[in-house]
Amino acid sequence: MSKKINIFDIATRAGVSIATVSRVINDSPLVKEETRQKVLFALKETNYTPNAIAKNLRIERSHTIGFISTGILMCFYNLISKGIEDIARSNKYNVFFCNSDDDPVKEKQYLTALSEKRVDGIILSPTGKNVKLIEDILSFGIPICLFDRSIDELHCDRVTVNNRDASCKAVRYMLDKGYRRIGFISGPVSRGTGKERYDGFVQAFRDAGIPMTEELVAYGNFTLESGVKCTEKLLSAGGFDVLYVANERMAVGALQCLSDRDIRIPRDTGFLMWDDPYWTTLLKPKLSAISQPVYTIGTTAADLIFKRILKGDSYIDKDPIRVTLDAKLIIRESL
Amino acid sequence: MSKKINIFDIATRAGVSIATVSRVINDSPLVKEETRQKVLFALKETNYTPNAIAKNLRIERSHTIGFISTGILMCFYNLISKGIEDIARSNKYNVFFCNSDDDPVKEKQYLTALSEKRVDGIILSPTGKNVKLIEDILSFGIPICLFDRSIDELHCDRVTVNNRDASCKAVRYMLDKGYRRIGFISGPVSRGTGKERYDGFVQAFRDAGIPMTEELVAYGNFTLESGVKCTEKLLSAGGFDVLYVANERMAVGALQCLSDRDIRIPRDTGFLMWDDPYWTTLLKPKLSAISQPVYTIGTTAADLIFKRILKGDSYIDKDPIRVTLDAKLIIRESL
DNA sequence: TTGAAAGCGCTAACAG
DNA sequence: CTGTTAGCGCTTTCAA
Repeated sequence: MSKKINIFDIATRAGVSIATVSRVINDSPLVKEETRQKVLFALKETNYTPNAIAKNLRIERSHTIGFISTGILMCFYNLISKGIEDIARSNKYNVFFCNSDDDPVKEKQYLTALSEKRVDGIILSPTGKNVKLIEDILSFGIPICLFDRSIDELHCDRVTVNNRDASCKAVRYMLDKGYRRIGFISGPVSRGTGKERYDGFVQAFRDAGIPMTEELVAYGNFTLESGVKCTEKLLSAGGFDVLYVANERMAVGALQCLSDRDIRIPRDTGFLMWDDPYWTTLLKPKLSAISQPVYTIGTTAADLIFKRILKGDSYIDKDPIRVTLDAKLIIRESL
Repeated sequence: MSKKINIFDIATRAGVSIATVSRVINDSPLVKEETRQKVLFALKETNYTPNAIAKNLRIERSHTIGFISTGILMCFYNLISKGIEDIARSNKYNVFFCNSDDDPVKEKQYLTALSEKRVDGIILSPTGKNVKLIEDILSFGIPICLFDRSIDELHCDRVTVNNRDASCKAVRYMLDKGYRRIGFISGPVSRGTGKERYDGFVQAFRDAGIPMTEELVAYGNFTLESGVKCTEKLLSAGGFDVLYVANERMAVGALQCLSDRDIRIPRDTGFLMWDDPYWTTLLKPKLSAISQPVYTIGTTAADLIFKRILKGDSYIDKDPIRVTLDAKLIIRESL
């Protein structure tokens, strides 16, 4: 590999100073056209590639943001990523995509790496731990925008979905339809989206004045495996006439389980799931689902981050902005 | 935001030189334990965050690689990404995930940005254009590993799948089963995976000594929409007794189209698709598919890149390594 | 309109 | 074992 060309080499070739080369590269207007041409020529001739690392060190800005999701495998994150990527691109930013796998240790490693790399902002779906570290990063001057899940004590931007409300409406819909044995595969209810969706479930029963059967709720952890297990549990607990699942991964597990036992939808049970991956309409019957505005979640989070980044330090202490988006119930054929 | 703490501040606090601080941070063995403790103390006290940008500038290595895929939306890329991320993490690297959308203009922008940011390597699914630029980057000293698609004239590592062979075997299987009107939704055949899968298709007929019907192949461009269109075309061209689709996106389109017209699998037609997203087993019947070792593609590409990165410049000129992985036919119920 | 020079924060000889 | 110092490649006053 040949010695890399730098701004000094260009300056020498063009017979100007490095300051002038820098000006040309950065489209400064205060360069005589003639001089500019000389520099441009030297630039082409050598196909010089500016060193962004040096530049970033100097201007103290990396033109990079970080994105930490809790699981790269979920379709759910694909469109969020795309939203973020699109907004970043339009701002001439690159993004570090990281995946914590919902593991606080990995999350910590990535948060640390990202702040050492001096990203200009971080979009994060938090595991719920590392709160102190996140606060440190914030006070270090790096804006953070939470999405999907949120952490109450954290004083930062966030974009979430009205989980509780959407869940409540969905359950009410089922109740209105006459379903009574609603089997619910819930996420963990200690906090976060799992809790909110659960709360909505409970609320709907309360609103309707119908007693809720505790045996009809099974608590999973949002993984495919737990979807299978919970379905089995509900089945052996007397079954249900509709199955309501709190996220996509568990829904896949549930669907597999039902299929293995030849329990048909909608003949033997209704079905409703959170998240609406593109394959829901490929199944027969087409699956009803609670659809989150995934692409918008991504673009919104990115917009919030760029608002902070572009406004500079003066904006850092501004109050957090909290955006709540609507998830909506899409009725197809499974219910 | 408070003034950032740097290595100099730590040195002052600990009453040592910046060189010593640097040594402690980098776990150099030649520091007296007592001194190390003093520095460590100052480090904790301030929660200092090393500036990786400055470090990278100095050591001329960014501990970052770039990944450019041609479409973030495909399930196909999810596991590839995961493979890359896993390997990168184990090497303490971060990765810029970029998405060209198969657009040469975006690809060019990203390639340029990545080389300016001095990534230590790039994993790329090429659009096929920008060959000159890719060569420049290579000769600039940044290793590149192509995956999925390859470009013959490029002298660099690549990991691909035996598209032609797998396609040929799959078609032979169908022929052996007695299918004769095999409708084929092909990708573009000018080059790349599209061409290879098409070639395999042709070959199988030739091997079997069975004449191939040109009206039974429709040429799409790997998008969902083209999957729909091609299916319609084949249907109006007299139909087929099995439908063979060259990638996932087009398969989704085809499936939607068949479903809309109430053409059932396998009652009315057989079905075989390239790629094996996790939902294939959720459908009834379970879909037969040609499965690519996606996770392995990711880890292999990343391993190749890290081999070059870690061996340093001396390795740069070594001959390209070309890995070909097997895609395998998985027979389920649709065929 | 241009150039000289001072760093950005860090690492790595080199000298002690 | 520790400190001094010279850069890495770039931007940005400040002067000319």
